[in-house]
Amino acid sequence: MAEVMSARRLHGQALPYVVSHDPREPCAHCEVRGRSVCDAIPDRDLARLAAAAVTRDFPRGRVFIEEGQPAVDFFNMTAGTAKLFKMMPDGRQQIVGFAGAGHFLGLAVADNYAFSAQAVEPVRVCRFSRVKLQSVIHDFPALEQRLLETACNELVTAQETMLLLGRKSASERVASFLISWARVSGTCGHPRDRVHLPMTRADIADHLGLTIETVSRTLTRFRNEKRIRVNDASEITILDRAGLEALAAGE
Amino acid sequence: MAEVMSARRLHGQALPYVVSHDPREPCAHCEVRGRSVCDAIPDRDLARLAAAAVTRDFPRGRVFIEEGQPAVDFFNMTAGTAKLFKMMPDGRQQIVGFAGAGHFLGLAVADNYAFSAQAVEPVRVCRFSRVKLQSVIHDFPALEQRLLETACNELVTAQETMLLLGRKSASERVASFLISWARVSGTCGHPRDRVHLPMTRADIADHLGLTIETVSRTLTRFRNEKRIRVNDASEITILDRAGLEALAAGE
DNA sequence: CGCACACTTGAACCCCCTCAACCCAAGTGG
DNA sequence: CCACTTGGGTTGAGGGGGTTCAAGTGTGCG
Repeated sequence: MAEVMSARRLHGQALPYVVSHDPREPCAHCEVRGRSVCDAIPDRDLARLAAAAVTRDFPRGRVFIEEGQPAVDFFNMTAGTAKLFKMMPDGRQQIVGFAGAGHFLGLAVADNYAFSAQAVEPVRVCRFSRVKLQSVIHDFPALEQRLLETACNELVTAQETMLLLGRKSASERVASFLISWARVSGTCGHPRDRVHLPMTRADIADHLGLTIETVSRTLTRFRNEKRIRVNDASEITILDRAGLEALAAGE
Repeated sequence: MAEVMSARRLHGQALPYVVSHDPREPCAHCEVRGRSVCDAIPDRDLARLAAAAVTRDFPRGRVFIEEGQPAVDFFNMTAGTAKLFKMMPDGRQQIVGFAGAGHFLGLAVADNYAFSAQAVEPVRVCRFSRVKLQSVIHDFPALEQRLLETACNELVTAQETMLLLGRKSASERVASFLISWARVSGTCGHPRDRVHLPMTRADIADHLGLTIETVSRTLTRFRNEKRIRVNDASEITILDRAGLEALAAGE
């Protein structure tokens, strides 16, 4: 049933992946279902899930969740990368995380979003209305369990980020980021040595509690120390994984 | 059924609160049930919950959860205050949060604890074996829902802490901490102006990503600016709440 | 009393930030 | 085609907020 879809163009960039053309069974052929909370729903009930979902594409730069706004929708990322961030009145920004395909957004169960989300490369999401999804959750306790699991994993990540922001030096932060991003962006969680960085230096800085200049200088130092190779601004190769991991751990 | 228990002494400090003397119904008379996840269990099924729980007391300084150890137990705090922290090989420490009565510990669903917990004042907990509690969860979806809610709230707190650690100045951090601690430690969530600080300056520093000296200097400056009164080392009074709140928000 | 421990205060230092210049690639428009 | 702009990145020089190191001040407790 699934067919190869011609790459849909968004701001000159492609979203090259396979999707179903059958509007009756979008979830059944979803590429990221296996990595997302949706795999808690049994095959025969997928229509129920699909009925609550709408696909949406966002170009690079689009803010699709705004901190403080009423949380009327949940999102499941199916392609691309988004930054999740909080902002202070004077413009200071903290990126609390990057979200890739399979990531569930909107876990904050409160009435308003706790953070904003902006596409750093073209993003595709499944959008669920909150009330509809809650009725699905009600009927499938396994989904709730999966959400709890997800929330706990995010908590662990958040705690590691707090350690990074509170106690690590600039080079330890950048090393931690490279290792961790190589892991999460690698296929199926397997870390790769060639690492694509879709976000800008400013985004990395806003995630690590540093400035653009410090991130740039640190990457340059890593390059001089032969720990990494900088292929171009948005791709690096990890040459000394063990060294970076030790630095990241603070040993 | 409940009687006033003579204050039990732990390392010279009291745990002054009412508990049940009826060993058959500990949960039914639990003081903190209303503020904890346990209120998701209906009255008639409390015996089921009680059967999975054991009460434990820990003196000041006792580490009762160790990061990295197998997560065999969950804990529900019923009295006292604990610090939750991660440590680096060289001893650098980040306190990811403080837990008070009603706080559920062990949410990280992974096989090992993601952080350590240490009593900063005498602590009483309900300890649940993981397998027993999971069977209770299985039978009461409402409990799972409550845990998800809790996890989401902690996630929101964690994101605010990341903003603090990544982007706020020392005085903004201390102001944020005072305001936030006044809120969570106040009865029923109502902030009080007289704030008891059971943790040491070192703990505050390790929570805010600062040093003892900076915390001390900042409190002294707040005192000179008439924003707070320092009653003694472990109690301050907030004199200029609006000013501190504005500073905490970064305005 | 005297020791231990937590906290405070002072002075010097340093890591990272700030400010500024510059590079480079990709538009864009005449 | 070149001139110009724009956005992201790099590099350098100087300054500052917080740390480090050190000394001193309570304060509880044996």
